Amino acid sequence: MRYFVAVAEELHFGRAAQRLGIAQPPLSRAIGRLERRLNAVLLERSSRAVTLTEAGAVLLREARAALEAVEAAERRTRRAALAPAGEAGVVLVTKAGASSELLAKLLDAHAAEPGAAGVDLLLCGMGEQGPMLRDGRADVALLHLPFDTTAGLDTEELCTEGQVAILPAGHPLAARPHLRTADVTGLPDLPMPRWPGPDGTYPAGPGPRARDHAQLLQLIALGRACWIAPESCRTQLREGLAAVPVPDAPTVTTVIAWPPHSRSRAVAGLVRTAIRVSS
Amino acid sequence: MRYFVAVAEELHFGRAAQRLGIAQPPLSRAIGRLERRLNAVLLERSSRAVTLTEAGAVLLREARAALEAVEAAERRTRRAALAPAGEAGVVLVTKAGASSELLAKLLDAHAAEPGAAGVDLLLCGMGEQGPMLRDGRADVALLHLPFDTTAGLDTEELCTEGQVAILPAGHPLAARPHLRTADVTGLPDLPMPRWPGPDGTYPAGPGPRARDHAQLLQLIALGRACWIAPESCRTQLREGLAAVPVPDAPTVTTVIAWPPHSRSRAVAGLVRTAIRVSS
DNA sequence: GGCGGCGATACCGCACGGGTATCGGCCCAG
DNA sequence: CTGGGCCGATACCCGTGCGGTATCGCCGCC
Repeated sequence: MRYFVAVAEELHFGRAAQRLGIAQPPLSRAIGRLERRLNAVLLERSSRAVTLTEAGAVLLREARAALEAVEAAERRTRRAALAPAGEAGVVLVTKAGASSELLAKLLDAHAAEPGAAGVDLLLCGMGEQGPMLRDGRADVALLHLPFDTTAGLDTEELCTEGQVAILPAGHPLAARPHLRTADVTGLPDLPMPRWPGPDGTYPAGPGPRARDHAQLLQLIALGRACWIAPESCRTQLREGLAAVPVPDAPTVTTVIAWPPHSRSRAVAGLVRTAIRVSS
Repeated sequence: MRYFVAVAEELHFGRAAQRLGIAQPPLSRAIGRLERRLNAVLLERSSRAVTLTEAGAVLLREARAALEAVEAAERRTRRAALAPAGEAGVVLVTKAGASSELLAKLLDAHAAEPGAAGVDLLLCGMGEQGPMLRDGRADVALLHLPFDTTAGLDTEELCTEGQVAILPAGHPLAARPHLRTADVTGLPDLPMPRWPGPDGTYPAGPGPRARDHAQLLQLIALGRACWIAPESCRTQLREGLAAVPVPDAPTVTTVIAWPPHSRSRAVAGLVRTAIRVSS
């Protein structure tokens, strides 16, 4: 199955074999065997190009999920085995620089809990929490709707907040009591920065490139960009930055999420604490 | 991994090997290899009994999910390959005897859709829809909250209804305009029937045993039991049965659900139709 | 028409998975 | 206290399957 995913992604047996660290002929045979076992034609080989069939597209989707599941099984088991005594640590993942206030309260409250498991904090880039939960690198996550997707996860809502525009302190708009989304999205002098996608490339368009929160704030302070962010980030603003409410921007809901089948005591306890501190 | 799940369930290498159709020594070695690969002790063998370690319990949970995922991948691919031309059929699963009115409307409306995929209907027992979706036997399901669990599934709400008590037509309570839950749960002459659990055994207690909807209605008509069910089942009541509203029973919400990663065009179309016919 | 790229096929060797026989520890019965 | 039986681990053997190299066949292109 790993083999099939590699071929389906590369659409090229030679490159896929190289990526897998094996030679091309065994790979051809492995795919052939898989096709016979499923009696399905997965790939259309026309001696010049390889294309996915309908069944192949189905298997690609399903196989990715399946591979993630076995990776998750291995990783979680390894982590559980490392735990010296009693309860194993839980890995909590969240976007770097988001919900820091809530996070601090949660960690404090959880540490004060009597029989609480240890919590390893893991910070990641935007939108990576889902995969992290699915492949076992993390056990529980803080997500922010509507930016993150909760598909396939169990969730509990924690809190909802409005958004603010982050502007250079001296900018004319920074003096306004509030702004509309349209006021800040189309500014020629302060474009919205571009973020790298999951594949590491930047979308085309104007705007400086940033790859984390710190760079973003730096760009704004330098007067090269502006941004719209949840209110709670106000506590992290440094000098030279101003925040102005944007009432018509979508509200942001912070949720705590976990893979549905991994309802361990440790995760359940952390979720309960999160609900308590946020209500 | 299949091997480990078998041993973890049997807690006995010999029986597990028998179940797997292999001899016991290869099984011992396979588990040993797995433990070395994960460097984790999964099972505590005390020469008289086998018990799961903490890490073993984690792996049991995760491995079940992973095995379901690969089964799902194989099944869905096989089904996609069988499809003669164009779009493959979608398998819709629901509890036998539930939501039949909505179901009929949905199937009719979907069939009338221009480019709609074929829909195979699959009826199952209570609470089996989740596993059916997870292991690929079905693609989309109608569930009934709060009885079914939607953990790990994407859902859309379709409709909500109250519940009614189903009683023998001649029973004194059948003449009342409405009842409270307490009125029907503790009746010595009309106990609630018992359902087999997922393992096929019946819980202890009074009440006749039933294994499907038809048997249940038969038991009620015979004056041996009563039941509380969603209102929509009124249309299916045969002679000798009476339905009385139970306003204080929890309302039942019918939802359409699908595995989050299998957002194929066919499933999406069916979901859209379902939302349309139910609103 | 020849060359080059790419997937399939042929053939080979090794290593891993599975089988049988046997050992070693433990509980229990006599 | 000792022997037998249960059960998992170990030893050893064999066959299949997977991976490697060499080569073929097909097609597009210069």
